[in-house]
Amino acid sequence: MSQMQNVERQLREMILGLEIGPGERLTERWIESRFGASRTPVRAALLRLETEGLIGRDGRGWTVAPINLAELGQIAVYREAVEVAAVRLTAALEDRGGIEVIAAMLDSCDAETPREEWHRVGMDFHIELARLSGNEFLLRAVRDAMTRLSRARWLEVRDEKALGRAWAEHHAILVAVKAGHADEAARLLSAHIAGSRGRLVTSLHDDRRGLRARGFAVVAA
Amino acid sequence: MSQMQNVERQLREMILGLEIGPGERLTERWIESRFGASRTPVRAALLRLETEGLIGRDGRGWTVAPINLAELGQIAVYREAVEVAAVRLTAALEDRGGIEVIAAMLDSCDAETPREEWHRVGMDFHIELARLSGNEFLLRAVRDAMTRLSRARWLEVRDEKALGRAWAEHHAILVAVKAGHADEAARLLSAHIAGSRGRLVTSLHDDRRGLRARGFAVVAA
DNA sequence: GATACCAACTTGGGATACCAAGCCGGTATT
DNA sequence: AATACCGGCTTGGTATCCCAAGTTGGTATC
Repeated sequence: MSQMQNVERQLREMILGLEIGPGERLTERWIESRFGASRTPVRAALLRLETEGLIGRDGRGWTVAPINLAELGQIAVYREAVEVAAVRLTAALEDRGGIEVIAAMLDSCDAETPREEWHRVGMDFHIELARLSGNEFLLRAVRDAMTRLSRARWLEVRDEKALGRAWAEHHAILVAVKAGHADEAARLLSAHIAGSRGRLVTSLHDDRRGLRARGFAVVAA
Repeated sequence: MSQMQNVERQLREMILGLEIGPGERLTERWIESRFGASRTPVRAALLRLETEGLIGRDGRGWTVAPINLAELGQIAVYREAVEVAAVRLTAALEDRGGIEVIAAMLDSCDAETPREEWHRVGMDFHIELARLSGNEFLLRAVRDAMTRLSRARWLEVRDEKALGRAWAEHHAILVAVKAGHADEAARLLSAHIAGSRGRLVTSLHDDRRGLRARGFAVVAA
């Protein structure tokens, strides 16, 4: 694999994995030495990550995007629009065979599953559901939204009850889609996203002091 | 302004203005000499334009994105999802003062207005309407969709009657939004987008022979 | 002690040199 | 004449160098 994609992938994982904290400064020279690449692939990676919203410019210089509570709310509205559209499309398709695969993915998580896996599957559920619609743009939009939400979801204080509720909602959505009940699927999905947004923003808002203590920049709503 | 943004802007305008045809090959060296910049800003511009979908990689090398009829249909579905969501948000806002500005923008076009201006205003209508929602992500999505549609709309064979109909629909949507009638605005906007998609795809499909004769790559649906 | 000023360093933007891979044309062989 | 092979050229990928601007730390002056 080329250095370019390598740097981009590794840097993205460090940011999404909070190994580099929200709000932290990045210098091209540091990345260069950290990954053993030269500045050209480093700059290519930075440009890409900028369009993903994971990093931004801080005057002269680069900064890891802070956790922005107002932005999280806006993303939820955006998600709802595109995910509901995707699920309505899917419910109207003849071939909805991919649903079983998604259900199996959900069921692969149990009490022994590590937190990371729950986190990843919780995002992939929405991405794969959007993929079934066959619309590349809706898929891209959902993937982009989930990427931007990823760090916040990682920081969210989630209890097992909330996680179980989320999984039940996921399953209910799949059942409705499989049955071709577009309106019900849309309603369930909207409620799921709205609930998710509420819990997410509330959790981070309540804990923003703790987050700042960890050196994470948090922009209030 | 920095060379980087300069090259990006000029190259984007050349592509959107069809000065460089869909499907045409691009070499970094040609861009370099054409704009008097070195390869560093050229590559930055190419990376950005790639994420906008205006150019793509062709194995080793860059290519201006072809006109893709299947993609146009998918974009229409995507547009409808985000634009309807935006207009529903706007209709529910207290402050809908920006509507008059948009209406004035529409009214600035008359029989003497050059085609370019109609083209630009026809896109800006949708972008500015989305901006009123206050949601950055919906705005970005609409802007992105309109950018990807721009060349196709430019190639579309539009008669004055169709243009007049589109303007009337634009005005009707504004009236509904201003009155706070979210459902009606959503219905009108959906119909407008669906009709627009139909005319666009039909027009390009019928004329694809002529487009290919002009050296434009056209991917059939 | 406070402050104004200056030098050295850091940093991103840009330019250029080099490399490996692939494409293309020509040539030699059958 | 057809084809297989080979060498040069083009191209994107990478590394490195230079530059202007901004920051910082120290020092001299009041």
